[in-house]
Amino acid sequence: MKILVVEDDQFHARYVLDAISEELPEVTEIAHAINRDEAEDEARAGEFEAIVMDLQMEHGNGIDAARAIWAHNPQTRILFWSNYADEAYLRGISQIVPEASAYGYVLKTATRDRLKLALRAVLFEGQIMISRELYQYQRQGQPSSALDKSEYAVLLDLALGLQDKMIAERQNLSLRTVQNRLQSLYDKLGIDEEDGPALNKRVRALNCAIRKKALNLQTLESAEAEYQRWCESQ
Amino acid sequence: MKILVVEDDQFHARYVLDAISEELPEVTEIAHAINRDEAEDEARAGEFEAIVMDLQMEHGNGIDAARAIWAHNPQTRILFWSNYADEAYLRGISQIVPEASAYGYVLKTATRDRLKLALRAVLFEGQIMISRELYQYQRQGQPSSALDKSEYAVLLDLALGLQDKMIAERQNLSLRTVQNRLQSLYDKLGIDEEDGPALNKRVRALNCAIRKKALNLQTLESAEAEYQRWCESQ
DNA sequence: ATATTTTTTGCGGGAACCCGCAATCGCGCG
DNA sequence: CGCGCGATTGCGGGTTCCCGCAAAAAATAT
Repeated sequence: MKILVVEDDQFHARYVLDAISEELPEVTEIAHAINRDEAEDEARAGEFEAIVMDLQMEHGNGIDAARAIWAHNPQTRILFWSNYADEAYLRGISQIVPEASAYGYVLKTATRDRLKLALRAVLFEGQIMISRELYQYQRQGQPSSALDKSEYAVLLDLALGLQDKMIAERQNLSLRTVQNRLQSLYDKLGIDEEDGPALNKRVRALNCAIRKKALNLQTLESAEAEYQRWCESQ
Repeated sequence: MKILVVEDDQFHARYVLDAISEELPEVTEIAHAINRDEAEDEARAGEFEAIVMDLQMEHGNGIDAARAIWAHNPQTRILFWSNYADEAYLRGISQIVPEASAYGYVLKTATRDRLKLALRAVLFEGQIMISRELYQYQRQGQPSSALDKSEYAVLLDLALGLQDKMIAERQNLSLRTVQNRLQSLYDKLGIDEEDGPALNKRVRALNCAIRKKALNLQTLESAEAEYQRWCESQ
């Protein structure tokens, strides 16, 4: 079994590499990449079955790297390994994970045993495993306060700075429906129930989404890139 | 000499602690805190002359911790030690650093020698030392594309979601002047020169500021807290 | 002290935004 | 089939935002 570790922090890389060799004696080859480009090159060349991927890297983020790798080989199992329990990351990942694959999400603050467990469960056994801290975001059961897919799409467009008309075009909705979505976004982000004087709801929505970690820098960058592509295809 | 290390990542903490004991034999006592509250308690109790402070922590950010510590003892020398070269951090720090103190900013990606150099220069010699990657933001020489103090203040208020009238009130400016500031913000963030259709400038400004790292999550949180305080004092 | 440039401020209008109201559409259920 | 409930859409109006224009004020140069 061949494993690729993508991690730009030398200490964290060493830690994972050690954990792998302790927990997975089945592994015959371990490679190590320290940014997105290296990761994609390695993955293309090496045909790894399993990858441990850091989400925050100096150059390029882990989600884009994963998308590229999965596009090339959808069966690759990827364990994401991150400092932060941001809803934004989980949403980003769920959007790109292919049917054929297994993945997992572990926090860097997890114990060594939990990391090892995730390594075995995801990379070796091909299970799905998501840290409890994040799993709450995934449950679409309760409608209240959890953004559904279409609301999240509108949130992304709002965050880019698109105006209503253009969001409508991109999402194939009428203008008024977009405004309804915005309305429910404002509700779910809790924008009107704040004391103090009235605020600019659009900006406030972005602010709240970021503070609640429904969006983060990587999300914005990815959405921006996707939007640029969409623009050119128009 | 007594040093306090504030760092919630065990590997990074160990790395700094080692570097300190290698480079600064003058140190007689090293303490270690892993979040903002611990840091403030330690600092209050221990009267440290020098601190190494991580900026990204799970609980509470380093800038707020530094503000509290400096409020209690303005001569404390603080070396900030961070993963990211965000303008937002540097601006946040410059706003709170007292006259009497020395501080520094080193990236975690710096070499061990550079870290040691910074440790000695800032903590022992009391110099100011700022990583080159950030220093560009500090030069107020060229007006173009660098936000001046008053523009930055307006940017913060915009980011909170305040509307023009309220920004005017908070900054003691006329409504129209606020709009002028916004105008120059839009220019400097490069908002109109983008291709594609028109955007919502307010939201776009926040988006760009974040992507350019003029603002980040910690900035927004701090600004929010400050705004809440301001509201209550009104 | 005077002239020139820059900044601030007011006014006004067009566009975008927010949202209440009501008609319409879609869809499951008795 | 007919009914009911929620989501979608159009319309209208009040508000905020963006910005050009020009006068007043302040800063700077001559």
